[in-house]
Amino acid sequence: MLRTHTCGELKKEDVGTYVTLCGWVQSRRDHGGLIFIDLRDRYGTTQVVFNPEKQKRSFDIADTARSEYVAQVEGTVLGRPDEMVNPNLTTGAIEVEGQAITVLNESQTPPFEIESDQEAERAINEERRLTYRYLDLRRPRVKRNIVVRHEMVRFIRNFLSDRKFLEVETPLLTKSTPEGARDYLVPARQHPGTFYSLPQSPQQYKQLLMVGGIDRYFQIAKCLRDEDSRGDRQAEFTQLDLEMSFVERDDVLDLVEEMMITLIEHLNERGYIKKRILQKPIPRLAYDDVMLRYGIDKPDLRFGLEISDITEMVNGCGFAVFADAVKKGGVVRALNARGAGDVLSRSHIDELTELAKKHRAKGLAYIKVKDGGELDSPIVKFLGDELSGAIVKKLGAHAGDIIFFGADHHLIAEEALAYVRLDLGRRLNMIDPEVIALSFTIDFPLFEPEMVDGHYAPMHHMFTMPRKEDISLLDTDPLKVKSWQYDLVINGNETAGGSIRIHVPDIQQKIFDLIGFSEEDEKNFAHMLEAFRYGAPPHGGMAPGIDRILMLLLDEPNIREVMAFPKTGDGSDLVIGAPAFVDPKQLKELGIQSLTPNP
RNA sequence: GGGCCGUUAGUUUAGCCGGUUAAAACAAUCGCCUGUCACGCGAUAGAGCACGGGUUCGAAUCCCGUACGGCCCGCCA
Repeated sequence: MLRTHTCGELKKEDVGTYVTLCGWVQSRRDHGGLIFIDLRDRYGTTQVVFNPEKQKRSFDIADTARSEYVAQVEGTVLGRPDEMVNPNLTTGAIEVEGQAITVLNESQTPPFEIESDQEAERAINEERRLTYRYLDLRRPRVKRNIVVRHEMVRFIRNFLSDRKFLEVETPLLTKSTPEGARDYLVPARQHPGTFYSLPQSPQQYKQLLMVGGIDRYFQIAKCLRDEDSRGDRQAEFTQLDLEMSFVERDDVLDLVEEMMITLIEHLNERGYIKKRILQKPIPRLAYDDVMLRYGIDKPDLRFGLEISDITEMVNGCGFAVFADAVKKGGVVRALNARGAGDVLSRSHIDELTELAKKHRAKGLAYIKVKDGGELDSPIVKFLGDELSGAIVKKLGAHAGDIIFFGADHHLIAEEALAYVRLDLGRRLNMIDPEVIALSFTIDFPLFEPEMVDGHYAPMHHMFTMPRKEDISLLDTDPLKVKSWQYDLVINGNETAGGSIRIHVPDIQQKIFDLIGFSEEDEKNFAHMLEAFRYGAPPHGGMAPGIDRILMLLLDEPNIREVMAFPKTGDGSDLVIGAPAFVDPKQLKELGIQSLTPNP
């Protein structure tokens, strides 16, 4: 071992001990006759002092050290006088007298400062950070995130192992399947013309594990989807994939609930995060209910601003926009932005209107309640005083409030008001950054409300089990069929999805038919139907997104911050320069015609 | 595939309704300093403004295109 201690562990009790430390030179403060070096490693920073009167040779070497040099230092731990204690350092009560120093490696001047107090205010250009990610990893922010990530994964492994789960690895080289995201393809050298695909999730394998009797399975699984990235989405990401046999929905939810709550408490106790769980137990909210109250299946419950339905009230009213929407079978919904009157200017309201229009709404009607209860609104004269008053009363609006309306097909009204609500929550400062709001959305419909190419589209995926009592509806009114799908929602983000799966071949076959599978498509899944014919147990599971949950727990603005080596928006790895052209020889072996960079 | 925003010393930024030597802080280099820990003091060097084209007497500043990065729509069962 090149060291006896780390740079983060020496305390007052270690005074007098002769230690050897290794680390990077964080800073060198040269006082002419005295040099201080802050030596940094993963665990912390320790001050080393070099005195020429005691060790001239060490002092001279320390004099040549520069930022990010790798050094090994030997010396005695000295206590610091009270007035010299640095309270900002865990090792601030001591320092090491540098009796010997070896430069293990020199360093060029780094392209950005690794650690400094200015870092808090300075956001280093992200392109540069990603190019030098190995240096970025030395910085406190990314380092912390990597540590917490490990702590989370370790907690999960222990939690599930303690509950009889087996961690099983499933193949990365697998088969492309229709539907879903675009696959990453890998040419199969031994079978020219054919391709493996990288898994979008271990879905099929984990179901086959259930058939195989591995009744509790989990995996920290890399998932790959060849789609454009977003702030909370990378092409390559990690899910906690888990599946259980002989369970019903609430068994899966109970498990995930206990895991999430104890995980958050664990990370809180260790001081890694500071979050207050809003509601325990985690509320399980029906899809229809959240769509009505929040307009979206992943509600942000950190604030209220719930949406009300006033369709019946405005049926046949004098305001044509509302009346027509109802007449066409649409809905009219409203939400009361408490206190918004004092905060939102006319131009803010215009911005909200633009937001609603972006989500397909035709406009955004509103009623502002002024002091004394007077109503300020372009639509009151059409609604009439009586109806306006009734609406204000129903919404519980008082002076200083603004009521916003959505009137359209329910899908449009819901979506538009959902985004207006989210924007208001932020604008009106209704979000406590320390609060974390978890909820399960349950009772999803089996199919999307709008058909795709004349076929039903699964809301979740094609292996989701319909409700038993709705199975007859598969033949008569499939859009009414509810399923055993469920999502975990955190602060308005979908962070896990799962379902009880189909284990009955006949039902699976029926679903294939409804989603418009061709014979060819079905052949691709024949192995699943075949497997189900050999005594598939009832089973279900869930797949929480590790990256996305971490991002929310750590208040990071994007998913890249919680990944060691993330890719840019267009899927490039700036550190190693992937993707890249390959040697034509490699292509030839794969039976692929040579592709030239720029013909 | 589309929309919006950005790109100025090593870094973070200023300058951007055109005007002659592109400014600052931090980092770096050198010198001085025995108690600093955002050390201090002094000095030095460092960019021609992402790239290409255009407008103009004159472009970091205006226009067009390209590249790269970010956010978003599409896409993401």
